[in-house]
Amino acid sequence: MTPTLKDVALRAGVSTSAVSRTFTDGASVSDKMRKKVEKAAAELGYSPNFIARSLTTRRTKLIGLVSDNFYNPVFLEVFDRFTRALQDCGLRPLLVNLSNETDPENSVRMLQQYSVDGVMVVSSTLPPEFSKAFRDKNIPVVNTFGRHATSPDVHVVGIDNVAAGRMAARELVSRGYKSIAFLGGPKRATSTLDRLEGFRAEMAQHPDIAFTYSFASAYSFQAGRSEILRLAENGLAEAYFGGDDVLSIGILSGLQDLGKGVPQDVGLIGFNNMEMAGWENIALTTIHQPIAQIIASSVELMVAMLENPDRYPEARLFPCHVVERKTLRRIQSR
Amino acid sequence: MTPTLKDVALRAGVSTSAVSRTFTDGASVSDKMRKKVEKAAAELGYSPNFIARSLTTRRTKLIGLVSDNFYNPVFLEVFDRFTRALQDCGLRPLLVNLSNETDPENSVRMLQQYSVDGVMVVSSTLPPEFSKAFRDKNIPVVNTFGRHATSPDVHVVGIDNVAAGRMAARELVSRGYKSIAFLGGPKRATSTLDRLEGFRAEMAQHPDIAFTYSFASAYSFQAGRSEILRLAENGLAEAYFGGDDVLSIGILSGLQDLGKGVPQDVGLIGFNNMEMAGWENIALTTIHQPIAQIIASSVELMVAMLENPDRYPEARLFPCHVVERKTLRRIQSR
DNA sequence: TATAAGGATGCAATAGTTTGCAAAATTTTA
DNA sequence: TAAAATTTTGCAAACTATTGCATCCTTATA
Repeated sequence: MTPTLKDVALRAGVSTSAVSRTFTDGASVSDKMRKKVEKAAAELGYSPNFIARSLTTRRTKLIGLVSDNFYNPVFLEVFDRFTRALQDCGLRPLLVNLSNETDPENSVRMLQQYSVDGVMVVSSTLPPEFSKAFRDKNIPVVNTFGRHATSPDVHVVGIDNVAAGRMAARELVSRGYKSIAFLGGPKRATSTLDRLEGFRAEMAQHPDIAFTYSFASAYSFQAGRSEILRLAENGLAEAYFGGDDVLSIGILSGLQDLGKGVPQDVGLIGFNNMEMAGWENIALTTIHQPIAQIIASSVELMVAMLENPDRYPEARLFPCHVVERKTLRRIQSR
Repeated sequence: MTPTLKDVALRAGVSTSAVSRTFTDGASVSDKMRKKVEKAAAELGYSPNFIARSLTTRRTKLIGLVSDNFYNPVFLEVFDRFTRALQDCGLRPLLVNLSNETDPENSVRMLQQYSVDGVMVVSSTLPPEFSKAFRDKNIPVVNTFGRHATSPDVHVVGIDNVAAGRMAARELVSRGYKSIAFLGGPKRATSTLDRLEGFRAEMAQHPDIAFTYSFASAYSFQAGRSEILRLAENGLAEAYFGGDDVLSIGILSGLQDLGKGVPQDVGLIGFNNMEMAGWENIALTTIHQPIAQIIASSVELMVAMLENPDRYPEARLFPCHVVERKTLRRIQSR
């Protein structure tokens, strides 16, 4: 059906090696030969089969892109950027949806069966062991948005969630709020835990300010909304740090229902700076996570690892910054 | 490194054929042999290499998942459902981001090089020729959310956009609005065009009602917002049909800025029923597109086509329905 | 012009699997 | 128990490419 190397060789009247060589760059072929082969190839509409090629080169240029989160709006940007960046390097993303499965074994086996060149684990909730399972099978892996450990087993690129938590607390404190709360994402998520740690550490510096915390059941609108409604029963804090932007928009909606004005009555700062946060009818003050850089860096790191698989594991952490909109105000000191 | 068929055969003291056969179901192997082989395989941690297998079986179980839209929130659900459905059938999605490139040639070549078993073109904006390019190369293709033609060249599954446009118009008319406008997505999108056609056809039945239309530059918040602000300069209609939900939320935001209450001053109906439309602080009345069924059906169709590639092209269209929330009211007839 | 050096080419082995065919082993039938 | 029928097994040839090695052809050097 589709023409093969042999067909081209036959038509051009040359050996298959010659054809192969004109399609692998860096190989030694004369101009005359190249012309002849290219002509025949064009006539037949031939292009080399990557799958067959991979058998001998041991490179499929397939990269497993595995994630357990398909419902958070940031992932639109994440998938868009990842696919483009990989494509630009001649790599192809094989998408894996973990859905509920958190046992790495199946994913590892499956990706091994497809001989992927590497795997990008894209998740801020999966435990580090997940990524490690790939490394243990000698599959290059980078954990994007992963947890930064002091001595990492695998490459991690993302942000310092502890620092981010501290940044949020500092922002609220500097505004003059006297009662501040952390309303995080799910308790199991490593990102939640780390941000709480930083947040708490900063609050410890300010014993005069009331500090409480709680967790929503997911990084979702409804989870944020119902959690704030629940909290309201025992009185609200002056300002909240929401686990992420969707969660925070849920909080916003709950506060609205409670007749609380934002920022007049309650302050709110989100996380991620996803597109919706900038919508004029939301205008959420939030902390920006530099997704573009994180992904560019992840892919760059992957490419480097394909060159040298034994590269020493490193953590690449990018700084966040707060982007001010309209959900926080400055409290006058009495 | 990773064990191969040969390694297992050696360790089990049998031929490679025997090993191959115990890993392909339906093949003839005695129990004794199977036991022996499975033992050896388990000890070595062997599992068959799909890539090598595909060379002889001519089946990679790879499915190209190609889209030109990574920034619309519906696509979160779309990607989630697609990947899961494909995985459940033992198929693997190879993600292709068209970004700006609309020439099918490159995509066709690339997917051919990876010997994909089929491709799903997921887009409501790409012209039918795009999908056709795959069919012309004998690659099974289904165009999800594609344009329904009376005599389709390729399988299409989605909705009848003309009918959906009519449905929107009918809803607004039945509410008693006397001046109605269509504020669609980009003019090039086939979905926009078809919905306009239906909308206009319905409005033609009601010459007493004022009807206007215009297009936003994209299916996005800002596009909707700026378009409604522009339109306001020459006076607004009583009710709008927004190209999709994000676009409509942009319209909502614009109207808010203009000091117009929704639904008191202006009515609005969106399209898609994406998650955000249901958020309490948005509460957008909209038309639901049955994404779950569309995707399940697309994958089912793909699987059927892998069995029988010469299947006659069909269009599978699912009915939409309006879901009422809070952006439309009933006008009292004087 | 003869020789050395280097580039271009083809042969054949290889990558990891499946599969048609024939031989061997087992089971069924008489 | 022997012959026939059936199942199981292994050999070897695919599938589509790459690549080390040896050979052949050019071009450069003296």
